[in-house]
Amino acid sequence: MRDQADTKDLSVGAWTKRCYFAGRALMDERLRPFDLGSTQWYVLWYLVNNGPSVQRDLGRALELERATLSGIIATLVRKGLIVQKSDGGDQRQRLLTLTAAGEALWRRIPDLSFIHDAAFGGIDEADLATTIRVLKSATERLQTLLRKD
Amino acid sequence: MRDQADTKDLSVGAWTKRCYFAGRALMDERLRPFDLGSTQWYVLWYLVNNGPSVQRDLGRALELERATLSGIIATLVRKGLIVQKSDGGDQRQRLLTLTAAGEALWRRIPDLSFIHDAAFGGIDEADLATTIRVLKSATERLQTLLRKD
DNA sequence: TTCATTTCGTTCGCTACCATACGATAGTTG
DNA sequence: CAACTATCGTATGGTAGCGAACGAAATGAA
Repeated sequence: MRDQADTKDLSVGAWTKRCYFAGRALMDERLRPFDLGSTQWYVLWYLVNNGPSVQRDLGRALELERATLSGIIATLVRKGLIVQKSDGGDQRQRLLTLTAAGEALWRRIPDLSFIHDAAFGGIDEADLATTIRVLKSATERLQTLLRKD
Repeated sequence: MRDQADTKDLSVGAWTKRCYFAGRALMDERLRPFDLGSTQWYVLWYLVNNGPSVQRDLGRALELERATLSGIIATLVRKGLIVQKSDGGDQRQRLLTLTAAGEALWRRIPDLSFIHDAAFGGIDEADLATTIRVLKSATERLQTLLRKD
């Protein structure tokens, strides 16, 4: 909403979009040499920090739909970075595990926490707290609206 | 990043994502009976408020890449809601105009401004201002990083 | 005028995301 | 036990979004 559209009345919604996509784009930029997308990176990140996991937990943690996650996992499997094997337990679910190639790739990937620092690091603590509070309540209101309407 | 991932240290980035997707999902929910996506709605909204426009202006206003907008416009043309015709001026650009069907559809669509109101309406003005300021500076820092790195 | 550069839109190939429907397995209740 | 229900993952088909490459048209410089 730039140009002839009024820049002045950009809503918070517009800024959330900008902020989200800017962050994603920055991650994608950094990950491109490794042929990895930002969401793929999050999956690896989760497996590195939580060990072998089932798709259900991964989906809940990253807040992705089952169908979405299925596609992403298929991509990672195709790349040989993770494997799905069913352990002895629930036969519906498959355990996701990093392959040696996946672990090797992870070691080569730079730390992406600088993205968060770059975006919010130099901002006053009180401002940050306010922002989180506002976004949190906004999100919760929207999600309430979504659920029971 | 819920569940066994620590909920407590959810970053602003995580809330931005949630907030953005919650808003989009809510719009999509409302627009589904009309077989319209939220971004498609924004295109119609722009044309209603700005009259026949060229793709360039639309893209800048909605902050969409040319390639992205091309696809969206193709969809809307296929649905018969808008048409592309080249006026006498610059032969590279096409003028986008609502069809009668497009205008008729627009009249049937409910006002979606309530989404913004529901999300941010009841929040203290000072908080809102702070939030916008923080998100704005965060975005600008990220985009600066993206451009020259 | 000619040539180089820029701009506008399209096309292609890809990831991400969701809704829907489906099959298979688990759990529950009669 | 059988039948119902819930859950997990997959497959399909659609929109959204971007990068890269392209042709066409406009613009600027030699």
